[in-house]
Amino acid sequence: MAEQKIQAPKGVSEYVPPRSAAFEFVRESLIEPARKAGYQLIELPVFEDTELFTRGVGESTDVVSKEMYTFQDRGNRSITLRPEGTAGVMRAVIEHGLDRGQLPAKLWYSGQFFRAERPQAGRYRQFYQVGIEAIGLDDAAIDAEVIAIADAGFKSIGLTKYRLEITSLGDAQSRAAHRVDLVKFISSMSLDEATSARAALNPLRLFDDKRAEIKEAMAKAPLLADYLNESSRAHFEQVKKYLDVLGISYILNPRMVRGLDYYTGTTFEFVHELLGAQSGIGGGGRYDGLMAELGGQALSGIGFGLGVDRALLAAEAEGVINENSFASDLFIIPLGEAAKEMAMRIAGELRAAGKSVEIAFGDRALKGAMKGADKSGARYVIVLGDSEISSTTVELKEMKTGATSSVKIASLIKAI
RNA sequence: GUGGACGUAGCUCAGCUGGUAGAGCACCCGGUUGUGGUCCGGGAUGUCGCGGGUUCGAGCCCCGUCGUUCACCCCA
Repeated sequence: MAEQKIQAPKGVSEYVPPRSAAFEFVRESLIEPARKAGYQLIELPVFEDTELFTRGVGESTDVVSKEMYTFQDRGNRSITLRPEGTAGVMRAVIEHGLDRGQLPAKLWYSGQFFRAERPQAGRYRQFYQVGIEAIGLDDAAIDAEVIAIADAGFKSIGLTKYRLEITSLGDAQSRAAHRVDLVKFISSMSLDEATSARAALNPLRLFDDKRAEIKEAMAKAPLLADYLNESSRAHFEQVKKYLDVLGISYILNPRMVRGLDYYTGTTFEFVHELLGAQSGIGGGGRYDGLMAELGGQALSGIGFGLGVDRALLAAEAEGVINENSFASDLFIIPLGEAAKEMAMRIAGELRAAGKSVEIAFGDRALKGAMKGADKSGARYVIVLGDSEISSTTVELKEMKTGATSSVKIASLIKAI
């Protein structure tokens, strides 16, 4: 009697062949622009001291207050599965003194993150993000470069149907001034209990409400953009200028709301048009107070997190993923024991030379093995049997055209 | 956390007013000795998500549960 099947935990995203190849392509595409810009890998634990997030991300945020996977470990420490990447990076930067060298410290990461939300299209309890952080300098050019790197990643996947929204949340001073007026404005609205509770937590949230009547009411609400002090405003103007220079189009969204408390100044979001309710494929911004809050120097930083799962969904929605680009160069079909040994030797040599090579295992009949070669999508196929071994020559067949040519085994490397 | 829809072979799904399961694709074998994608023939495959209830009898009805999905909320 078979045991009960064990299923994956609720809401996790898993990638198995053939889709895993597309996932890998998307993830690598998102990372590559960061590498090219001199960002270096930082590999961090997926669990951290809970306090890192309550202090770093902010206790009032939904992410911290109701979406964290938190548990006691065997030493009674409170541990949390990371719900986002920036806080952990800052912790490691401080802990390893990366802020003591040349600034900015430029780092990239990639991995799983965890949020205990109700799953939905594009929203998972374990999901993948690629992110970068540039820490230690307040130069507006860095803001623009960070945005450009994210944009380059999406472009290299082949995405076109997305938009970049930007705004500035200003510095603490600007925000405080705006908040006073916004709270005053909101108090004049009549709101249901849940909504006013949300507004009490973070009044900016109401800018994001999807209900028509709230949208209408909020149309006249004071905008943070109008409260920026001179230095915040000047910084943001510079950022926009650099984006123009880079030819990156954006739209200003002074009503943008971000869910993490640490954002200040330049803030941005990439939104895809073909996705459902979860349409944000990436976002980020500057954070002035985070490092000091975590016990480090008072340095500013800026970074982003890009959703690999959602970028893949977006790529599939746009139909820009080409499955065949993940196939092997050569497929070898050995007939007989001697041929099998030779096939493995040849495969080893070609692989060492950078080619991707597969072998038909299991002593399949030729017809079945050819089918396997066809399914694999391999560009070329060769059949290895006694006559090929004695003549040291094989018929190299190009699967797509069916054309064959005689090639010395020793010259295969040049032929494929 | 709230609300709606769904859960039948590996995949996509059909299954009439309840009478003990089917299609297409995929997979395996073959269509005379060593070359795939088309065509033809044959074959394997399911505790109908799980548990309980109603019934002479349930894939079809009821309850629960797990999961998926869509929206809210939130965000990547």
